[in-house]
Amino acid sequence: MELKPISERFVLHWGEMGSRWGVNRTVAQIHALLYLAGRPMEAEEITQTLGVARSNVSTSLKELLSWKLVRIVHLRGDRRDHFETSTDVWELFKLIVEGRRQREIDPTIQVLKSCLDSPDLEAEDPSTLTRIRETLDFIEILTAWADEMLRLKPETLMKTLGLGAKISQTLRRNSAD
Amino acid sequence: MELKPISERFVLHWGEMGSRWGVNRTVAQIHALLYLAGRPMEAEEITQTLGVARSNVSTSLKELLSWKLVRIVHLRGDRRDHFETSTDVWELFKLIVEGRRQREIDPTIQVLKSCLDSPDLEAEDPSTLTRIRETLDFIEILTAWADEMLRLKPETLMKTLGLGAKISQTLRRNSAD
DNA sequence: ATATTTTTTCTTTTTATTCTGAAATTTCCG
DNA sequence: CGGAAATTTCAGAATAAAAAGAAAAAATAT
Repeated sequence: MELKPISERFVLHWGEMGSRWGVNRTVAQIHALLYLAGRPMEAEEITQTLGVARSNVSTSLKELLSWKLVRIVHLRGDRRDHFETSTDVWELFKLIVEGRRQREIDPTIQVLKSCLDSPDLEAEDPSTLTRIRETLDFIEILTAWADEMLRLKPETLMKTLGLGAKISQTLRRNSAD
Repeated sequence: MELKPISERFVLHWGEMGSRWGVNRTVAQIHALLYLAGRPMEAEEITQTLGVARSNVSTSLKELLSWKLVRIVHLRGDRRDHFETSTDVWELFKLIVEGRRQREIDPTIQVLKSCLDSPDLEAEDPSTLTRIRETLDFIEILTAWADEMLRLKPETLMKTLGLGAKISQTLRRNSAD
């Protein structure tokens, strides 16, 4: 597939943004490509379209699969794996937040808890310990917020936050809970 | 200053987390150190404590200053710059979100707008353009949410989100708006 | 079963980032 | 003004991350 100018701009920019947020550029590009394509693509086609190594695509797809951002589908009469992602931005957002939470936030919470549950507690300045506790509290509260928000359907959330007027067709469309 | 075991664990972990979110490790470590210290420190002391090059500290502090996460203070009878950060987690969070918004979200919005305002529009698949538009809508709505949330004082936000019961001393303390 | 296609793994190369150390610059004190 | 202290800049070294390419493995067809 030959990328048209606007699609290319989108995909390349997404790759850049990925880098800035700690996501491998190729991983981000592949996801952007599948998102824009809106249809399953096989690895070789992705390889050609992005102009990267086949092995790189394989590795990156594995990562996207592990984050549940991409799934494998099969097309009739084609033995190759095809890959697709959701075109629902709200669903994608939820998956991304959930993934980062599991991979980064939860481990951080564990570290902070182990800090506050350490035998070396007396050695530390009490105000330091207070700040570590405040940090832990804050992160736990924040993840609780996030849980609440992600559970809501978008339009409920909009209303809750008093943004009713700004609700767009985009988010209004996909809602079932 | 010699880092005590728990502080060291915190600072090193914060550095790791920074890396995963696209923040230079030294930058994150310095911020963590100033946060735990809860007092102004001069660059040389930071250098010694973290065991990195003086120049690295200088560069990293400049970055933290540009993000408004750290400010310079002067101590009586000491001509050197001293650096301190807020110990208010909510305030820090707001500064971090605001910074990333300016540096990454706003430029992305510009790119998406320019995509949708391009002379090459006809060449693209209409469904692709729809998805780009949906992405733009989503990001704009999300930043509007974030603006709303960050404007609230923490306790109001808790109540709004129905998390009243979980509100902690941590966030209850610093509220004036 | 064997050959072919497809996918994955693994090592090497390349690229990008981070960090250092030396030199240059700035600040500010007597 | 000097001149010492403090800070910044910058070129190069070290490190880490990303990507490529070759080889192995797996899957599927004949």
